[in-house]
Amino acid sequence: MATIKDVAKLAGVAVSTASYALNNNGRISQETKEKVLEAARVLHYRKNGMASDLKRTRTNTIALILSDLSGPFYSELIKGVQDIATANGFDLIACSSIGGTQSTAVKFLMEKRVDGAIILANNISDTVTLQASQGGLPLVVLDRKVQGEHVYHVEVDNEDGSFKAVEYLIQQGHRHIAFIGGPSDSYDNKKRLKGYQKALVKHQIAEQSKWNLKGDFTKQGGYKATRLLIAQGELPSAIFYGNDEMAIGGLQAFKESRIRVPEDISIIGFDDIQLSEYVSPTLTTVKQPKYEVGALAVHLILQLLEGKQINEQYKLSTELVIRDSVLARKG
Amino acid sequence: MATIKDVAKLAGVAVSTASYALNNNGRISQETKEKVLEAARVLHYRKNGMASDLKRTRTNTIALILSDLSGPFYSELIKGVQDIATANGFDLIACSSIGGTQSTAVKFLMEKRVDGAIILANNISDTVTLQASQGGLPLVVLDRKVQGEHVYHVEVDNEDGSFKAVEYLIQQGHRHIAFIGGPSDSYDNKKRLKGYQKALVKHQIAEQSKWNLKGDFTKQGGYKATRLLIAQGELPSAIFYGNDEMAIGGLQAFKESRIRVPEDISIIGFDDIQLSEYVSPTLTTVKQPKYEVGALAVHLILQLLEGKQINEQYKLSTELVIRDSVLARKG
DNA sequence: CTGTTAGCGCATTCAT
DNA sequence: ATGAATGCGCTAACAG
Repeated sequence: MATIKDVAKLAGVAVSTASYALNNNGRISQETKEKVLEAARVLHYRKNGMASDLKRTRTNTIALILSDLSGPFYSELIKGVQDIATANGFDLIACSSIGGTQSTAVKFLMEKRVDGAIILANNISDTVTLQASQGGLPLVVLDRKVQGEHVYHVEVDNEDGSFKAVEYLIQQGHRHIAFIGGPSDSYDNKKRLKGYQKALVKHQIAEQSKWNLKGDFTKQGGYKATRLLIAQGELPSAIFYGNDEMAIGGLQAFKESRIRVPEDISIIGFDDIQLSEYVSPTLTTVKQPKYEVGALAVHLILQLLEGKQINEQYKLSTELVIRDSVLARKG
Repeated sequence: MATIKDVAKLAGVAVSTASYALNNNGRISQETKEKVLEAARVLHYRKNGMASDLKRTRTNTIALILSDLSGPFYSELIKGVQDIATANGFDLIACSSIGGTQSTAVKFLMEKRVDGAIILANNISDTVTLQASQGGLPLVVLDRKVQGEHVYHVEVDNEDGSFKAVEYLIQQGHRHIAFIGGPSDSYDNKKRLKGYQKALVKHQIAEQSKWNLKGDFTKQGGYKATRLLIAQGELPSAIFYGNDEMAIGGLQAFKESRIRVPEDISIIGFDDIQLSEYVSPTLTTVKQPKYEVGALAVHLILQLLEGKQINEQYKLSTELVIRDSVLARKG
């Protein structure tokens, strides 16, 4: 492979001259520049990006770390990240964290291959996160709270969101409301559970443990938990699912058991993923400002890169999206 | 930021010794090794990945280039790519091609930042693709045919797939079949159109230009084209959409016009995206072996990296998935 | 305007 | 077992 040296040699100039010509920098005569460019063309010269990054000690790249590249991650969020990053002349790469310590994600977090990173991956341990940030990498975590200095967070007000959802159910006349949550160690899930409980307490409804089931934030998990609920015999009049995926799994379970939604039971989700307006009935849910979360996350990283001081935590609010899966309960 | 030099200094050894100790290489005494590791810990040392890549002239990373990171791209395909890449000790990063020549994608294609790349992005020009491959980068293109040496292709048998779809419609008694296609410069679209035409010819059905509309492979585009078709007054008895997204947009248009699918009109899509089994009615479509495409693409790159000779083109077959959006036409 | 030179951080060869 | 020296490919001061 041709290097800048080869180009310089063929053009009959010094390496630095070639570099200047190639980068449109410095005060290079039109003539020499063309000679260099021509030589580069002939040799199929391509610059080695890593060498130049190394020299400049800057990559101009931000990594978005996701638990699974192929997962149904929030496309709106990515859009937010991407828009702001490119608008500021930064590149964005996405990488996955599957594979634990061997994962691509860890490689990028630990080896100074990027100028900053946004983490939305529960399987990246707090330890790794902390180490990376101690290494001086500007870091914004989106899906939980990591204790430690120089770790920044953008989160959605999960507690308030689920509070609003459950209170809405109550206002529609529901008193028997189940909660099908995600993994109990999930930060988001804890907050959502708390909001659920708060709403019950406020309206003096006793929480019933038989109506507190656990899923894993997947369709499959929602399906299973819902089957379990049905098998228990006594159905609540409404269910608040920890996220939309699980609610959609639940929809499936009800369909199989010929229980009609929302006529027989009302359900509500969380997230407002794209699918929720396509399922039948369309899903009432709590919408997260995903684009804004992504946009803010990059913005913070850019601030950090400029050496500015920022808060350690930012919280964005949610919005109830009313569709067809909740029915007012008469009487 | 601490470099290996600092570590060596603190540990009181030479840089090379530190390097060996850190990489578990060479014959380093247990004692020195521990000294080095300890120093690294104290200094929060992180190796600079780019420097080491530069030295080794190898990145062990493959790029997956997508037209839009936030788009509803094929998660199965990514899974295939990811599985095979990680299984072979390669890292995978995804980057977007929006932004034309300034895009992150082009940066990765042109600057030797990765060992190989898989392109699934119509907005990466053939010129760029060719330049990159001339630069010596192993490249597999998935969504079209690029003329030139050393460019490899994995494609799905679009023509056969759409032929099967349309023939199925004909077997169900449909004679008036419209085609709502994608952008006319899309390679996939051309092939799908050809399959449609072949099926008509085989069954001696005349192609009607009024029933050949153009969308852009988006929901929006399918919606608009369908509205146009409806506005024309005379409906066909079935529609073959160039992809599922457009078919789903069409579903929306029919719903608004109170035209029932499949009672009044049958529709069929292409791709078998996740959404298609959730829309109502569920969508009959042509399934692409997406996982296999992704897996094969990486596999080819690995072969290339090992200096093996491979074919320039691979074609995988499709499968008709029958759901509820097509009704047999009586009489 | 152009050439010389000195690293960026690391892996590695060759001495010791 | 360890150290000194070299260079991966490039950029950027500095000199001319």
